[in-house]
Amino acid sequence: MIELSKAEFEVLDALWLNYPATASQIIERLSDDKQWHEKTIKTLLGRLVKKGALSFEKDGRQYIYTPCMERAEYTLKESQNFIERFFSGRIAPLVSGFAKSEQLSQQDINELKKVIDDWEKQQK
Amino acid sequence: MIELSKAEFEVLDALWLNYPATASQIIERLSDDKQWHEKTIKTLLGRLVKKGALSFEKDGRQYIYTPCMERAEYTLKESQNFIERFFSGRIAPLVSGFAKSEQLSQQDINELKKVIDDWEKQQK
DNA sequence: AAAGTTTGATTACAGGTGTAATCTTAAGTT
DNA sequence: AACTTAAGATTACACCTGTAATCAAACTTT
Repeated sequence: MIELSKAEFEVLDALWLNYPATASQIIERLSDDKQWHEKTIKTLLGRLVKKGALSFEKDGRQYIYTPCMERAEYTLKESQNFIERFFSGRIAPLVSGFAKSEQLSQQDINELKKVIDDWEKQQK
Repeated sequence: MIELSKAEFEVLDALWLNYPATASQIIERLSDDKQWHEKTIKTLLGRLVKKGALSFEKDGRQYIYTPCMERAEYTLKESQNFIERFFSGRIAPLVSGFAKSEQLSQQDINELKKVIDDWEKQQK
């Protein structure tokens, strides 16, 4: 699995919002939440390319970046990894931990029920 | 939140198995899964103490270590953090991702149902 | 054409991390 | 008491990360 740092992920996440995109578009998107210097973001883009998380095409002197994977694919792998490390690969203990500490809202419960429902339909 | 590295967490996790414990006991426990040098584990114990994740008492020339927090407490915080970063704080999308990629077993589903059930009872 | 601007490339640098080796010193052994 | 261990403390060192500044080249503007 490609290992991304926190900051690298946030840059990639800004690209996932809408791609392909240029560095300046990504910088623009990040400017709302982050106070990162433009240079910092460029560095992170370079590292993402080096790690194989992004590819780019040249357009004049600009690069037009595209993620090499989908967000869902990446977050799924990260989730598996996380759950493996902290909960021996089982997902229920994670949810259970949230429940016990009153971190679950009725909306969360409804959404979870729907996920279960859909899963069961899928199994026919 | 105390930030622990992967390796640090694994050492702490070995301590959580049964504590208080000495360095050599922890090293013994880790020897099954890891091929870490004894010195490496000692280094990690030192870093854990420095970060405030462990405390110790002296017993002759040995230290007897105790975690400064419970495993459930730590994993809950890590989970919140994880879910915040990747799923904007909502838990269902994580579970949904697993479901869509067929990572959920009937057992997982049953466990999740039980968590939901317990939660609902709790709300009376 | 010269000068300025903008883009990516290269360099910087401190603190964290994995992975130990070496040093000190107190405790155990003879 | 002298000698040997073994435990923790200190030091090492390369790679990763956050966070840019500087450099070089291409494009724009005058």
